[in-house]
Amino acid sequence: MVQSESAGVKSKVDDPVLVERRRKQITAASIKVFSERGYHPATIRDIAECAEVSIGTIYQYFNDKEDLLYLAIIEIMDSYDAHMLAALEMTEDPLERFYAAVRAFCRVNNASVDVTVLAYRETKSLRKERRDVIKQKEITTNGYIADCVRECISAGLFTEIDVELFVYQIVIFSHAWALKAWHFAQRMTVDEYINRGLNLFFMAVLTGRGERRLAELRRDGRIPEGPAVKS
Amino acid sequence: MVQSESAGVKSKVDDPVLVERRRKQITAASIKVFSERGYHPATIRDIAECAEVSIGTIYQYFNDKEDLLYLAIIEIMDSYDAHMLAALEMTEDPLERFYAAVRAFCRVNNASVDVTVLAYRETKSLRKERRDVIKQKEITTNGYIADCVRECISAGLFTEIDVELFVYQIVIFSHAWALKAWHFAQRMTVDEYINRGLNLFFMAVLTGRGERRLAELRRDGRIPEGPAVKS
Amino acid sequence: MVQSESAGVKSKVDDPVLVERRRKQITAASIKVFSERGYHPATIRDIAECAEVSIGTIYQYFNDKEDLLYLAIIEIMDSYDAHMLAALEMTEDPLERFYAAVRAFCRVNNASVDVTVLAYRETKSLRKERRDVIKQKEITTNGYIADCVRECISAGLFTEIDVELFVYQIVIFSHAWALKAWHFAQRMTVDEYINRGLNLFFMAVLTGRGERRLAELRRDGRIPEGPAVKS
Amino acid sequence: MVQSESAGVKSKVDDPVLVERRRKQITAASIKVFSERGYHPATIRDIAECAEVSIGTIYQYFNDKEDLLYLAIIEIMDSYDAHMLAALEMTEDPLERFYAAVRAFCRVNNASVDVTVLAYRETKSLRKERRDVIKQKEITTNGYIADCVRECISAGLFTEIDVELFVYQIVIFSHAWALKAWHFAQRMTVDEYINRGLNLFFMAVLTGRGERRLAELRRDGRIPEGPAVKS
DNA sequence: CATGAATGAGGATTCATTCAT
DNA sequence: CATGAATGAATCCTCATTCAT
Repeated sequence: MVQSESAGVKSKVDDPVLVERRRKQITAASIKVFSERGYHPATIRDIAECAEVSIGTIYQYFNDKEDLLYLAIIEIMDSYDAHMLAALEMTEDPLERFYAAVRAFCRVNNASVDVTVLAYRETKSLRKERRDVIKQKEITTNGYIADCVRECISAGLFTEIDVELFVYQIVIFSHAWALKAWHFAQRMTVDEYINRGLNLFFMAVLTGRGERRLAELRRDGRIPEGPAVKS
Repeated sequence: MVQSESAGVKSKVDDPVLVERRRKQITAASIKVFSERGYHPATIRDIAECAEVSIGTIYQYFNDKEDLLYLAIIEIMDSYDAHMLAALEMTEDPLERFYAAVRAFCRVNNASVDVTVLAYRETKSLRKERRDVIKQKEITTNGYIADCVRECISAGLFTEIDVELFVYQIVIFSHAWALKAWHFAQRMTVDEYINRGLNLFFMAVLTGRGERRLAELRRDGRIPEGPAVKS
Repeated sequence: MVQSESAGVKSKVDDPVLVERRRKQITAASIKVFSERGYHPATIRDIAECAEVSIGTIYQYFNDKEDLLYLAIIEIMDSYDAHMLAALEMTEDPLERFYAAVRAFCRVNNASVDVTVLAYRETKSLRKERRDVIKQKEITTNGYIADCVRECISAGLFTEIDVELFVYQIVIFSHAWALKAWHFAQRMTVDEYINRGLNLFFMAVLTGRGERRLAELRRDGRIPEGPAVKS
Repeated sequence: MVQSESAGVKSKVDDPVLVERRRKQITAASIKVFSERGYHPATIRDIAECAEVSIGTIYQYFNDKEDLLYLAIIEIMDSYDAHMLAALEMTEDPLERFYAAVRAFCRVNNASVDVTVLAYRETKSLRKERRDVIKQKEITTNGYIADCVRECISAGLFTEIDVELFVYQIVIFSHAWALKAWHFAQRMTVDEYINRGLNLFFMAVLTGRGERRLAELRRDGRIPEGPAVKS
């Protein structure tokens, strides 16, 4: 009866191509509906309509509502991961890579605030085992930033800071854009947010060499100017 | 028929003393149950049992389930506010007040991680009008930190930084302890977290005078030593 | 414990004067509230508020919600009965008494349409035994009209008609004003309704002598003119 | 999501044949249960059991309990309407048609006294908009009788009476059989009731020609003999 | 494979009634 | 006697899930 599975979610349908296609379609709908209404208030019927499939079809590819949430969050995390990886491939320069990673993360959060908030709010609705999978993904993504930071330290651009905590501060700074969108969005754009925010972090961590490198990158337009300080 | 109300939640019971007492009792149970199980999965029966009252009694003091969540979150926010105010009264020194505010905030988040997360996750489950009340409370509380920061700048201890964003970074740093408790709690204590985290912020914003003042306060044991830098 | 009763409704209170007063007060409220909202949708709380007593007090004088309805309907029937009796006392003339009885009945129905409808709708909500008491009251009241009709026949004013059915037709004609108030009220006044309606009945039952007597009474203004016939 | 509707009641099910069948089945059960227990005391579970479907199924075809009542009353009114139309098709003779209409109406009321009373009692439980639809149906049905009466007048069988009021008296006379069934049913049959009752109306409205026509119809057995007059 | 009708357990909410003060 | 807070059974309605077609 149970014939296929991915990420631990079993499907009643054999054909892997079909499974792939249907799951993508339904997961996209799940993300949309859960983001708009929240996990518990959203109904399977909502998702079926949004995905333009029948309720029965959903149960051919997912076992229960939690599966929908699980694959939705997985999808979100993977997409964020992919965005960061893509951004990091653009350059070899450590400082620029650090900047690119942070910007990619903020921007993807910005592109779909509701979706980011969904992952934040509803991960707790998953059973522990799956919550741990999600956490692991988060750690992996955070690792990209940690790598950048360590590269910057190795290159003598950052002081010998507390990497672990610094990375989390960066991560949370990025999430905050989405979590507090109601506050920020009407005061500035994401890019402004990034520049103003990173400015503070740079002040904290840049070495003299780091400062000079930043100045160069800014002069070349590879990193935007920091904002005029406001009090 | 409706005879009493507070924060816009009407009660069917007259006696304000009783209303106060019952509401406190039931709100405490709401906070507990909602924190543990989440707003939607929690049932009124759960809360009634936790509060050791009947279901009917809950509906004497609250109109519906959303009222329970609303007063629960109000209570949480007010308690956080009170903690910060209390901490700020302990000293006049700007830098020490800044430190005290941040520490109070982190500690209260730490004391009840689930509760903090509840406020984060479920504010969205309130109707817009009430969500706005909560946001206003958040802004008020953040204002205390902003005041501290501005005092520090006036006193020449902090550079002329971007107050608005800096405050949010501090706030989010504090919340992060709760939001990412699964990560941090097994690696360090709150106080360690505070010291290690603030160290970064201090590096970013302290003037020369600020650094000297911090050194004094550390020497006097009024602010703990910063952590040895780890990479 | 149970110390007093009337119409089979027991009271927990001794003092008969007080019982009388409270019952009158609460029954008046019951009639009002039940008329407006219907028996089932109305709540004891509604009635307590309307009567300006506490819920507890109601239960001192009534055993349950059905008691309230029962005494309310009794009160309504008795009031209707009294109105008819009063009207009948005004004259000795058989035809005039017949007219007076019908008019009194229609007018009292008109004065409180909702209340009449209440008795109609909700008598079925009483248990059989009590329903029978109400029916008995109805029969008594109808008896007044039957007496008038028989007087008119004896006096040679009405033909030897089917009294039983004729009386019911008159009764129903009277009730109809209330039951179909939504239709009639915007087309005519009660008095018009009475005149137009009785005209038909008179045509059916008056003897030659009856017609002459009616003409006299109309001339003397003791019975209004019949309406001009409309098609 | 909402895919089908009739009379303003939406269904969650698509297939119109199925909707038709299920609605008929559930409405029949509603009529039965509401008639026996009354609208408010009846529970959805009662109706589900009576209709031999699950509670959930009821909510696939109806939105709430009021929908059940609404369609039940519509069904009743339509059935009465159909019965009258069928009776009217049997003959062309105006007087016979008048008689047939009244008899059909009384008989259908007799066939289901509880149901007639249900429509009377519970129409008020519908929201105004729907109450108006029911009233409109009532007016339509009454129109059939009005037409008969006008035909009789045109044919010189009835005097130039007050049609509007006369029709209502006929209608109410018909309803009265059901409303006062507790009184009449043990004293006579419906057909007796009709004959005795109409006799009075005939006395009121027949012209000389009308009387002769009635005599003919009675002689031919097309209208039963009037009852011997009792006092 | 796809569908969507059927199911019924579960949850929020109401309100008649009681009883301690 | 009067009060009204407390109670919890009872009810409406929802929605995840199943399964026959």
